Order: sequence, then C-alpha cells, then structure tokens
Amino acid sequence: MRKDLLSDGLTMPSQGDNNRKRPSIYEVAERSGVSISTVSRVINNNGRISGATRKRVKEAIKEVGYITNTAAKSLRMSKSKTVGVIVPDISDGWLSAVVSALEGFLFEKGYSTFICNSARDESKEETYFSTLDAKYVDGIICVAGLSSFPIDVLTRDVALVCIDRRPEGLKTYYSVESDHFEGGYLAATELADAGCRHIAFISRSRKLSTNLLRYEGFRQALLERDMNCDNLLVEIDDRMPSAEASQAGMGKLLDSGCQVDGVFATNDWRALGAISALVDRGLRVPQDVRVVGFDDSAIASAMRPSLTSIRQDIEGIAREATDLLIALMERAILSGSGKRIVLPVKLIRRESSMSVTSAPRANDI
Amino acid sequence: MRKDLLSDGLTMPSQGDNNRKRPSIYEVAERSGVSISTVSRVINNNGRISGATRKRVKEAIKEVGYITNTAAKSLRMSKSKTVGVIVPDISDGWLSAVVSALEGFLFEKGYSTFICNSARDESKEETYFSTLDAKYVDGIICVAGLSSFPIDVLTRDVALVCIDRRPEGLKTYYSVESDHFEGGYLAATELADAGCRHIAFISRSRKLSTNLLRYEGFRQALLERDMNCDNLLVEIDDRMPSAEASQAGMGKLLDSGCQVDGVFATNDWRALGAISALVDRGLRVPQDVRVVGFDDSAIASAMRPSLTSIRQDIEGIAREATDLLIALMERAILSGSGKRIVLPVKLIRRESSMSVTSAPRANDI
DNA sequence: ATGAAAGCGCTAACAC
DNA sequence: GTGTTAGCGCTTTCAT
Repeated sequence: MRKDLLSDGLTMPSQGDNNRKRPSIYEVAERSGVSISTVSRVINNNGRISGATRKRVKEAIKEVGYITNTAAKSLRMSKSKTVGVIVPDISDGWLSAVVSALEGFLFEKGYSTFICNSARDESKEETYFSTLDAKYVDGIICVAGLSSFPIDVLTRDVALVCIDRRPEGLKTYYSVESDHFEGGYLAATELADAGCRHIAFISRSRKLSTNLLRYEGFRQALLERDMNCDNLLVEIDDRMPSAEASQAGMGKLLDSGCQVDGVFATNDWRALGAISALVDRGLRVPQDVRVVGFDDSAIASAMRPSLTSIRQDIEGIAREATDLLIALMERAILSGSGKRIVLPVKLIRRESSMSVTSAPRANDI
Repeated sequence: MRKDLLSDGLTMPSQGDNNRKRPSIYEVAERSGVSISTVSRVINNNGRISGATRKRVKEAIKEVGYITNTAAKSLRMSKSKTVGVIVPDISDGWLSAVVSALEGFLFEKGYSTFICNSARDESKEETYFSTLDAKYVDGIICVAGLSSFPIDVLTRDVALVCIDRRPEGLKTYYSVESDHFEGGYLAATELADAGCRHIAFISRSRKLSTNLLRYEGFRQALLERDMNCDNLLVEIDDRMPSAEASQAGMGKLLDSGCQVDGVFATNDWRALGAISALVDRGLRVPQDVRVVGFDDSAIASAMRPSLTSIRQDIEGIAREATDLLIALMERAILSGSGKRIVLPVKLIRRESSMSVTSAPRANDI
C-alpha cells in the first residue's frame, strides 16, 4: 500500500517552489473514488466499465492533470510505442527529408521516433543500437550507412527495417530502397542520347551499395552503346562537404587534361560542385558539358542552370518502411522471412542536360 | 523474492525462437554470487566495493550480456538522461545543422536526444511537449518556432532552453540566439556601400522574432543613409519550399515594374530563388543586382555566382545551448533567473555582392 | 463491473 | 564491504 496518498485529495500546488510530484493513477483513483485498476482500464479502454465511473474517472484525470508515466508503462509492458531511426548524417538534405517523412508517418500511427545521428561513426552507431535496445524501442529503422552491421549488440529481437542499406551478416532482413541501378542507367542514357561521349562519374565511396548500384546501371547503359568511361571515375573525399569535395575532384580531373562532355553525379550537391568546377574553367553547362544529378532535391530546380536529376520517391520509401516496421512490430508478419522492396525512380529533365537549341535564355554566341 | 531465476544460471539461448527475456541485475547477481545491490553499485560506481567482487560482477555482466533497463531506471530515479529537441522542420538545412550539433554535444555529455519534428504544427508541437514530459526527459531545447508557447502542458518543471525563439507568456526563460539585428545591419550596409539604392527585403513571416530583428537591422542601416525601401518588402508564402516561394515572390515584384538593384534575403535558399527570378528575366548578378543571403549554408559557397551571406555560429549556438541546459538540469544554476545569450554574426563576402570590376570570369559584354 | 495484489528492473536507505 | 527490502507507476490475472 502506498503511504503517501495526499490526505485532502488535491494536488496541492506547493507554494514556493514547484517540485510537486506529478500525479499518478493513485491520485486519480482516490479523487474519483475507484481503484487504480479501474483507472487503468479507463485509460486503456479495456475491460467493461460502467458509463458513470468512466465519466467520473475521466473528469478526475483532467482535474489532477494526470499524464501517463511511460517509464512505468514500458517497464510493465516491455514495450514503448517508440521506434529508433539511425541515420549517418541528420544534416544531409536527402537523409533529413527521409527522416522527416518517417517521423511523420510514425507519428500518425502513434509512435514516437528517436532520431539517432551516427555521424558516420561506427562506434557511435553501435552505442546507439545499444541505447535504443536499453530504451525498449519496439523497432529500428536504419537509413543508409555501411553494410557492416552491429546486430550482435541487440539483446532482444526488435523489428528492424533498412533503407538504402544492405546489412551483411544477416541471413534475412527487411529493406526498402530505390532502384539505384535503374537510376544510373537512366542518367547515362540521358547523357549519351544527348551526344555525350566522355562522361564522368562522380561519387563518394563505391563501397556503399547505393553508389555501386548506380555505377553499375551507368556502366551498363554505356556498354550497350560501346562506350567506356572508366578513366573518368571520380571518387571524392568524404570528409569534406559534398559540393566542395566534388568541385575539387572534378577540378582535378579537368586539370589533368581529360576531355569531359558529360557528368553524372550521385547526388545533386556533387553535381552542383562539379558545375562550379566547370564554370570556373570557362566551360558552359549544358552547351559544353551536360550534367545529371541524383535525388531531385530542392536545389535541382532552384539552381541555374536548373539540374536534370533522378528523383527518388521519398514519401514512398518512408511509407513502405513504416508499414513494414509496423507489421513487424505488431507481429502481423513473421520476422524471419525477410523482404526487399524496390521503388522506381524517375528522370526529371531540366536545363543541365538539354540540347543547346532547346535551352531557353541562351544568349551566349 | 523473484520466482523466475534461471535454475542453471545460464541465459539459455532458447533454440527455435529467440524471445528470451533480457537479463536483469538478478541474473548478474546470481551468476556472480552477490546481491543485486552490489551489482547496482558496481554498475553505477558508487559505494565501496572490493576489487575482487567488482571484477567478478563485471565478468558476469559481460557473460550474460546484461544491459541496463532504462525504463526501470527512469521510473526509479524520475529522470532519464534524455533531452528533447523540438524543431519546426527537421529537413530544413539550417535547422538540421543546429540539431546535428546539439545532438553531438549532448551525446558527448552522455545524454540521448529525442528529436521532435513539429512540422510547424502547433498541436503537434503541443503533443510533443506532452510526450516528452511523459517520457521523463530531463530537459527540452526548442529551436525556432512561434512565440506562443504551450508551457502549461508541462506537469513537471523541466529545464528549458530556447534557440532563436522568444516564448511569450514566460516571465523568465533561457535562450540563445544570433545577433539577428546586426546581421540585417551588415547585409544592408554591404549592399548600400556597393551602390545599391533599391534594396528588396525577402523573408517569411516577419512575425518570427528572428526575421523581425533582421528587418530592423536592415532598416536601421538604410535609415542612416536616408534610404527607404519599404516598398520593396517581399513576404513569401511559407507553404512552398523556400527557394520556389522566393522565386515567385521576387518575380512578382520585378514584374510589377519595381526597380531593384539589391536583394537581402533572410536565408540562402531564398536568395537563390531570388537570383533565379532575376536570371530568368535577363538580369545579371552581381552586375545588375547584388544579393546577400543569410546563414552561410553550404549552398552559398557552392552556387555560381557564389553568395555573400551572413554566417551564424551554429557550433557556438549549440554549445551555449547545451551548456545552459546541462547547468539547468544539474541544478548548477537556478531555473528562475532567466538569461539571454546573443552570439555575433559575420558577413562572408562572395561574388554576389562584389563590384563589377572585381568580379572574376565576367565575360559578358 | 470493480477491487486486491503481484511484479516489471532498478536504486537507496537501512541493516550488519 | 555487502545484503535485505521498500517502492517508483503501471498492467493484469484472479477474485468477488
């Protein structure tokens, strides 16, 4: 039995300082003259309760300002209505858009989202996995990141869904990703069809599954046209901001004397950086060099020349991932089978890849 | 007494399915032959414990794969080593940079961060305040957002720090912000000194304290030069992406026949949008119109022409805010006094505001 | 339809 | 230096 029930049944706003204890179901129970189990039933809407008591309890809840203590609830239930999202860089435009969409959908479903920024640091990622585990999250979504996977730190079997990541070492897993191969293929086709013959490929590490797939699609399209541009691969420094690193990498390639008339960059920022390098050397886009980016982020339509880009269906990805995760968490599907969902991509054509004649406002020459 | 202690002292990896219960301090205690309080003491490093037991307990922890249950700990301690960060739009470049920095600093200090995306929705923000409260977070950082403040939903007095937000209705509060007035002043000065006489001001709602302050600084600089540009204020639609909305707003202003030779936009994306509108109408930057943005985000240096911008000290802001919050949470300072920290800003000069003669690569005319 | 009581995993006061 | 025990707020049998 609790010894600390308030004698007068009031919350007693403790004049002076305001470290009043928050009201629990005990206060609600006392105030409405029922037992705590009844209060619990009212709150969670289960069991049969007479309309009268339900009403009284609800009033009492309002009056004392009751709010459920999720720590106690999680402890009792071994679950928390919370999911963790692990992401390598929360300040990256594309990633934060995905995270934002995920959070929105999960919120709709009544889940809170723990967003964890691994800062591309494996040990930090591992710490976060462990923290999420300790916090009893019901599920985890991993967005992008390395293929190595610290699955062994998990002590329970939590629901797990990956986006743009293929965890190695797991026999089965659930994942959602865009059709990166097709994206690379579309980009190369666009450039080749516009007449480009010397197409540079700019990416961060091709060890990431997404970049590798884009590269393979790109290469496939070129092979079909008997082209080979393997001497124009630029792998940029990942410790610099995308645009800056890309500008440096592209600059180096150009200064080394390579002939380039097309560029496919694996994101829009890298495309922008490449364009800066081109412009700084007196080359014009799209007249001298055509460029295609990836993601169709806000910058693609905002910049001048506007940027042709491969659009990924962010909303779709987030929707599929949350649906999958929720099904997993609610045991609607078995967690052993594994599944990979691949979403289509789409080329959005803009100025940067247009043929000269159709480019508007071209008042040069 | 617990009845469910494992009889053999092993975690028994339950062949077949893996819904083994996670080990608690009871399992650790049994395995190392001590009591649970000793285990607790070892874990939390308090009380005097012999080296031998400490060692044995630590081994047992490893062996059974113990991980502390934070729900139980929070319940017991009424705190969670967790803070909430509420932000209007996690996919906004500047905001996500701030959030990223906050998260990094808090992680260093051993705090987990709950990132809450209010999506500029007041009721969602309120829900999040309540959720954070229920989750026993030790502190909350609010980044940007409206001046109205749902403080009444909080049932405990949690530590609270605002960034770029001035909550009305609170007698005292702690806040950190850039010197927005100075930022506006610097921008206007830069443009006016370069010879601009008709300077447009582009912002989202001037109801936000940050925008209002920037505007006032801007206006002050103009007044000192006997200039008045109140006919060139553009307040853009906040339901569209920044760049797009700004492009539309700027386009409308230009098409209405107003003469414009300078633009101050309250962020870099809006500056970019404005430039697009200018370029699309055959105006050149900086030759015909000079432009200054705000934030010095990645895009400012990456775009062409590169963008002059007012740099805010993101790291500094995040550092001050976390220091303040931690002091508040650990009662190192009283939560009644209130404090506002203002950090300096800095103008970063680039091509978009340079005088024509000094602009490189100007091969027009 | 409602109440009593056990127990989730943990910390801390109190014993020895 | 270590063990015993109460209780944080909640859900959930098991009674009635």
